[in-house]
Amino acid sequence: MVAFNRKERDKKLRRSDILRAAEHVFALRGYHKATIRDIAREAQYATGTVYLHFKDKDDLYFALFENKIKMLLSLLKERVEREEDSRIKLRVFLREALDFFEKNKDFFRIFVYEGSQIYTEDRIAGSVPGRQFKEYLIKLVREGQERRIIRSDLIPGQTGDIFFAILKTVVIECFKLGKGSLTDLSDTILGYFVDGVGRRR
Amino acid sequence: MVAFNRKERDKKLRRSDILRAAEHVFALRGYHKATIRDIAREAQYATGTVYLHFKDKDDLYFALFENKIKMLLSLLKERVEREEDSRIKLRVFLREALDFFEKNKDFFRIFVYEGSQIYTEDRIAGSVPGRQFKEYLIKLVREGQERRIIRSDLIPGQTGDIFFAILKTVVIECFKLGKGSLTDLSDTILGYFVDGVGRRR
DNA sequence: TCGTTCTGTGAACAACTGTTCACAAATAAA
DNA sequence: TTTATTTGTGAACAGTTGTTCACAGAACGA
Repeated sequence: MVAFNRKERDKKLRRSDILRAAEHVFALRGYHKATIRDIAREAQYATGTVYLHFKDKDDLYFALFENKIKMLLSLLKERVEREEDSRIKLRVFLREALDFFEKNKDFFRIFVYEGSQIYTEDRIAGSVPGRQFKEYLIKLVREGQERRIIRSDLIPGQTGDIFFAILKTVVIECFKLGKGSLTDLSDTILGYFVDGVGRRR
Repeated sequence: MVAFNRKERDKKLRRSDILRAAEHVFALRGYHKATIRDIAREAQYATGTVYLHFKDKDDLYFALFENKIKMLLSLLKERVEREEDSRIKLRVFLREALDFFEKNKDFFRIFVYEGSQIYTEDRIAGSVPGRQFKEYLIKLVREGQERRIIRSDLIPGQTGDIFFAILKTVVIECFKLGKGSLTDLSDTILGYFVDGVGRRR
């Protein structure tokens, strides 16, 4: 195949072409079964071209991760910080995150199914956006505690993890059932997180 | 190396030798990076021997999974069914599960870090023990609802998933921090699950 | 003890895939 | 138009690893 005119697509665009293709292929096959060949073909480039834009397979993978987490985080911060009430902050966080995952199903698959793989784990959690994400969760929990929304005997890190775990669990289930919109799940999640499953006393 | 006398170890024992070794190596390196050679060496057999007991790498991997889940499930059922009170059933479930994970750290690593991998997921969830495990969770939730411990507006499948997600999250965190005993975490988990993070009203 | 059967061995095979690189095409400069 | 530079190409390379199989040793029955 011959490289046709792509002058209108500058370097950044080509890079994001490949990232988009990678997102799709990684989501479909998983990290190990996804081949550079697959990704290149999906992006309509030759195999070698990928290596003009990314150092190696790992570099591509983690670039994808960091990119998306950075996007999600900045989006969340922007929307959530508009609110004052802690309870509403949590709800807005959920709404925006759900919306983001709905628009980025492929990434969500990668994030959930692969994001906790042994060798991946530390690199993701240890990356700058990964840490920032976790820090932000902790900050929200702390705020909730100060404003008397969240019990003050809870460890913020743990509580943040559980918040996100519930979010992930509900989204996974929803995707499995093939249900459409995630948007209206925020109250369900808040219910589990804030009120628990017990009956009111 | 020459095969020395192993007449005292019958076929089942040899099979479980390999399973034990596999558990360790899979936990250490993850499914893809674990090689049959590694596993055979760990079990003190030659490479080919593994294939006398398991069809292929996948077969070995899923045999390991099913084995352990079956063990955990029968253990849980035995202990939990002794109790009458739904609240106590949940606590006993947690205690036993935590104890099991503490004694089977390697398996827990595989279960959590690799168990949700794309190609693994369906096969685990779809396996007989996998389905039975999920069914049992659902049964517990339903019972909790009948006994007025758990809100009746919640979907049992979803609620069961969240119960287990919270359990996993707390155990992961505990392992990361390198803390010792998991046993006393059951109340923490019950707190998150039953009462939620909100303040009492 | 001898022969038959079962089991373990590990070198060899085959397939796969990340990565490179000599070459070609496209673009920009002259 | 001609030359230089940048970018894309995909066949070839190299390393890895799941799997097989011809052989050898152990176990067992007679």
